[in-house]
Amino acid sequence: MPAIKKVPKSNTIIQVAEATGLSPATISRVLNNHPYVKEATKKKVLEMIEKLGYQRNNIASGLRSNKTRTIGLIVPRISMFFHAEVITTIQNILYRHGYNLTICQSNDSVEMEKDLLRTLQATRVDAVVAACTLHTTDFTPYEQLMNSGMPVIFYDRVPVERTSAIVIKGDDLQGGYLATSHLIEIGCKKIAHISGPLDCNLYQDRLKGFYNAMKIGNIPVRKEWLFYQELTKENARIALKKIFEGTELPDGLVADNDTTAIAALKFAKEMGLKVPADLKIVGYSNDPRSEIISPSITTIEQYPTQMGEKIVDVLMSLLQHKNLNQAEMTAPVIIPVQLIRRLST
Amino acid sequence: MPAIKKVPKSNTIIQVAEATGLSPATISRVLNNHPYVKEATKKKVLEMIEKLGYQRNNIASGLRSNKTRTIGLIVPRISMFFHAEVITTIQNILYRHGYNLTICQSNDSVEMEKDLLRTLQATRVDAVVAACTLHTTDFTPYEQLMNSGMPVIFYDRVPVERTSAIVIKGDDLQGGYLATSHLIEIGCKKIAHISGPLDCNLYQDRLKGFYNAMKIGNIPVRKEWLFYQELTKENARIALKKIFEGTELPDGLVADNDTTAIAALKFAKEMGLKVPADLKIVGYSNDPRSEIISPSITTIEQYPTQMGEKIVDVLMSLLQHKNLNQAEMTAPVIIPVQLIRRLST
DNA sequence: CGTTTTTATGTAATCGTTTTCATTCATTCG
DNA sequence: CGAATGAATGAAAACGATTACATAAAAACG
Repeated sequence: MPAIKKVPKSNTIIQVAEATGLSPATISRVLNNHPYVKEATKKKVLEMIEKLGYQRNNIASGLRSNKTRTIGLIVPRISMFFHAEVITTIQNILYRHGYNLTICQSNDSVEMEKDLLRTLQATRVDAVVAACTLHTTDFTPYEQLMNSGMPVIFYDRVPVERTSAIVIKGDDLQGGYLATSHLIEIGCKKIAHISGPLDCNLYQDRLKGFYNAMKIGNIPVRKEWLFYQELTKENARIALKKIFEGTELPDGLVADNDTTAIAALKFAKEMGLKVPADLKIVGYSNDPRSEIISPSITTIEQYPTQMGEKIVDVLMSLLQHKNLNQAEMTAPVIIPVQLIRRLST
Repeated sequence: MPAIKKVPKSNTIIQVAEATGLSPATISRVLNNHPYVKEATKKKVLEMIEKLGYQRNNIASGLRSNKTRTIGLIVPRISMFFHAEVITTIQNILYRHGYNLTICQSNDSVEMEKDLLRTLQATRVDAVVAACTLHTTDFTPYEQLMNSGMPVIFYDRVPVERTSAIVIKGDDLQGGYLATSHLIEIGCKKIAHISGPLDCNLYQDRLKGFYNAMKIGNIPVRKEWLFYQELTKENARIALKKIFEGTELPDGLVADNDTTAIAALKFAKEMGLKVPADLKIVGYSNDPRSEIISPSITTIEQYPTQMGEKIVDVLMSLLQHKNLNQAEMTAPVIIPVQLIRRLST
């Protein structure tokens, strides 16, 4: 025997209106805290809402008011520690402001990123926050979105040379500098550097910082110890192998993320080198793993929480007075970084 | 001088209709791949859409069709490795099916969880996927949602004794058993166990598995070596301290997550114990950190990817034939687990 | 007290789709 | 060939809120 289909006709503002003997408009006003509604009616309405278990339909509301109170977020992958932290912060603060977050992962695919932007536009989110893919060089999809009036905030991985975009990023220049000059200070003379692909602002800046430090320290940069690659464990091993094939070995390594630093540490151990005695290693991001491995790895802290807070800050002021032209906020916000010294150096 | 406000009137189906000399209905049909539309018109419409840069308004569409093609996900925190993996899998597969995902974090707060459920209902997501908080014992918020007709799938942390809910979970009973019996097999006689709070099905089951193994191995369970607590680093240290205050020390430890196992490993080292010689440790979840620490930690793999795939599987079949009563899918889906042996045992 | 202002509510248009129903045109068939 | 079927489109009514405008009631004011 088929179960009786309970069709719980989702109730609407109109049901509430009828039940209270008021008009839908008044109900809506109560829902939106409109000032012109008598305290008594407000109470009556709220009670009835409670009683009927009425739940506002955000879709209908969004259609009419053109506000979804939802922010779209694009991120390469949520499993990266740094991004996970940023997201968590953003979400928790947005929640307090009554906003929702739709989190999308691009998997570092430019194609998918483009697609996600389309979807977010179709979904009419109130704004988009994005950390680009490693390979995003063509920003026209973002520009189209912005031209259609959508506020867009870039963070961490941001467009290079796009002055009109709102940008919140870490101080990668300083980060690269700190990591390198730290190695120099503690006596390294032969420093290798595994960088990410130079399409991405992060690695451009960190590399610049590296060069700055090397110059100041008066240490020559050896091209054969310089790598530009996606910073995976596997790629790290390949680079390390190449380095170890040479006649001379470096005494310091700047790795542009902790995954690479960890892989390097392992590899060095396998080759019978002592870290830090024979080789000193600096990573980047302060991934939890970098603290746990032994020896623990010196790395650059990026303060993701602070970045998340700043993002919501800017976001909210953007949403409050939309009249304020997006292009006016032209100076990128830079979040400071810090070197965390551990046992690998 | 204020910049000229470009008001890019977001174009609609009606603009496309006018531009092509067709009716809005036909445009809509093209958009939805309705069979009754001539190939030629379809082409014409698609070209015009391209030309105008028209982008469907999902809000309006959702209001009329009562389908948002968005799934709501509630998760304690996305930074937990296991959940991050599950989410990533779900999102990538859903994307292929043309669905969006709204990810919400409860921060393990029952209050927030309740709130999020309300919001997801208001947002009219097509379904909800949830891993409960550690302390969710009252499921009425979920039940209300389900009664309103919303499909709900629980995973990992699921309601206990709620036969009518759709449940997808790991084999925690087996996991607890495997961890414990492994210690017994390799010679442990005195086994401690740091469990999570028993409100949560996960720890109930793992504990049961623990007891089963102890019984079969004919090893007495010592209450003073049994802890039920939120599985943080700090709590782990407190428990360990208590254990080490005793006259006798265990030779094996079953930790219900890797964070606890890692903390225990550190603590043991500090106390001058050798792992695994003096103390053997098993963790749970196969967190990346467990492989990296030395000695690497034996742990239980939960196959989050597989779980994610299964979740979408069930979800899709649920959304396809909604007539199929949710209550009919009564048997929980159990994802197998596996012991990963490493150097800590 | 009549007039103006402010507060409180109602009426009805509106947001941009989808979808039912009707209509037209072409095709098939007895 | 007329009727019946089916394919292709259009007209218009939804969906459930918000909000501009209108109106009524209450308060303020000279």
